[in-house]
Amino acid sequence: MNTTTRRGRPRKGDARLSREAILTAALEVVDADGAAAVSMRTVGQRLGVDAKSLYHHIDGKEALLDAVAGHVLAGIGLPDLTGQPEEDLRAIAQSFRQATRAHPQAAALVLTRQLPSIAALAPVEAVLSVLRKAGASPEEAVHLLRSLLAVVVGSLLREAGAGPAFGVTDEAGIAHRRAELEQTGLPAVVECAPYLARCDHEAEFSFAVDLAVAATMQRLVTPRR
Amino acid sequence: MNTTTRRGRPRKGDARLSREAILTAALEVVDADGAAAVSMRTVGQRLGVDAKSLYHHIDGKEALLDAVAGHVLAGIGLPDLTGQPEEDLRAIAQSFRQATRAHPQAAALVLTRQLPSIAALAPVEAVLSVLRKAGASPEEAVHLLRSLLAVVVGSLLREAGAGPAFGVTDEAGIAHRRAELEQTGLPAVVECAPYLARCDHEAEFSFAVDLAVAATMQRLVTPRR
DNA sequence: GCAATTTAATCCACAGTGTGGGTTAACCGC
DNA sequence: GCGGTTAACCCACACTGTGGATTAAATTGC
Repeated sequence: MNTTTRRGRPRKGDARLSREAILTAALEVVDADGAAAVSMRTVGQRLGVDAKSLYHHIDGKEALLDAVAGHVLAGIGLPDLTGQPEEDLRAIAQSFRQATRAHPQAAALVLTRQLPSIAALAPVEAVLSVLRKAGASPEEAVHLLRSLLAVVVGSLLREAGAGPAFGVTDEAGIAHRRAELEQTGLPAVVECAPYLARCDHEAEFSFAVDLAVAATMQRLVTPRR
Repeated sequence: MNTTTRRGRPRKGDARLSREAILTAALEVVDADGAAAVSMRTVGQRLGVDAKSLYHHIDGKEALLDAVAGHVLAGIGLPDLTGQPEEDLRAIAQSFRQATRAHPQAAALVLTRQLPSIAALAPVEAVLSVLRKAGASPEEAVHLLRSLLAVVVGSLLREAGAGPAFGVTDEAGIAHRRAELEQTGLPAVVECAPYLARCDHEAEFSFAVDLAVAATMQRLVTPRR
């Protein structure tokens, strides 16, 4: 037992702490117990280390969460581009979804923070490059990028359970929700209740992305007036 | 001074507390100092009341924040519908934006919470009704509703400073951000840097909504295969 | 008009949070 | 070998949400 409770600088090989190790530990906490369970103490505990020690590597809790979000986003695996703009845009969007699905509890974190700007510009580059090759001006490419990003973020936020949703996924809850909707008396809501009550996130994501990509291509063919 | 520190039930006219009063006070805190500044104590303080007293009217902090979000969303002023689907959908989206802009600090709250479901179904009814009248099936209307909602939420989240953004609004920061972008070496990013560095939220919101609405109408004219 | 009940506030207490400051011991350059 | 830097430690503080017991006014029932 060399390190039950030691003070002072650890021996050379002992490096228990590093920015990387902290990020990994924090992500483990998030995956296991949700983002709310992250505290300097819980993360420190997982590393067998005092909470304050983390401050030597990270600026504070906010910075830690930002870094975790960046870490997750960095794990995005961009697809090989085919040269078919529609297909490529869809594929990039899907890979974005995969990155958040790999850590469902961290999804809200990624979608909800202003990322340390420059981190994770790779997907941005990919989208812009596809749009430019498809004939968009630089200005238009940026507008379209932001529109696509809004669709992706909005959809994934709902999937992460952190955004306005009007449906559920588990069979048990659907009937209940549907009954609720039907007794609102709002005509269109009642009419659509069977579909409003249920929400298949994968299908909805694909639908929204397809719609956005189709609109994008349309706009590139018939330039803005 | 009858009530510097009084115990027991207050006199009749004294009703300092009520669900409504608490929500208003909480919203004032949010507007003044941001959502992070909301605590049972700060809200209580603003009402000249002990923190615990709030628990007689509200279930806890989470419920309080949910209620505040619902309160803001309830303040949405839906437009008079014209019968022109495109125009009406755009108008509803804009009124959604106005509701969040009335309380910028609360925007993230509204966009980020699962609202107590049934509250604020009025906008949903409005959108579904427009889509149905424009010829969508109930199922398709729901898909389109969710797509539009994703665009709106994603865009407003960025505007609220709580989502991935790659641009800033203040003239001072733009040049700096642009320089950062230009030295990434990513070709498309460099090419688009002037537009990527700047972000006019109103223009971006309108662009994204227009795009989504156009795609929606397109889909309704040429039904899905 | 008086007693019993309900209600809405108070205070005390607790475990848990982020973080500032001071202490201690191992490493590194001289 | 020796001073300085570094990276860990512990103590401490001002907060947070919330459970439980207390207290006094309002309301209700006879």
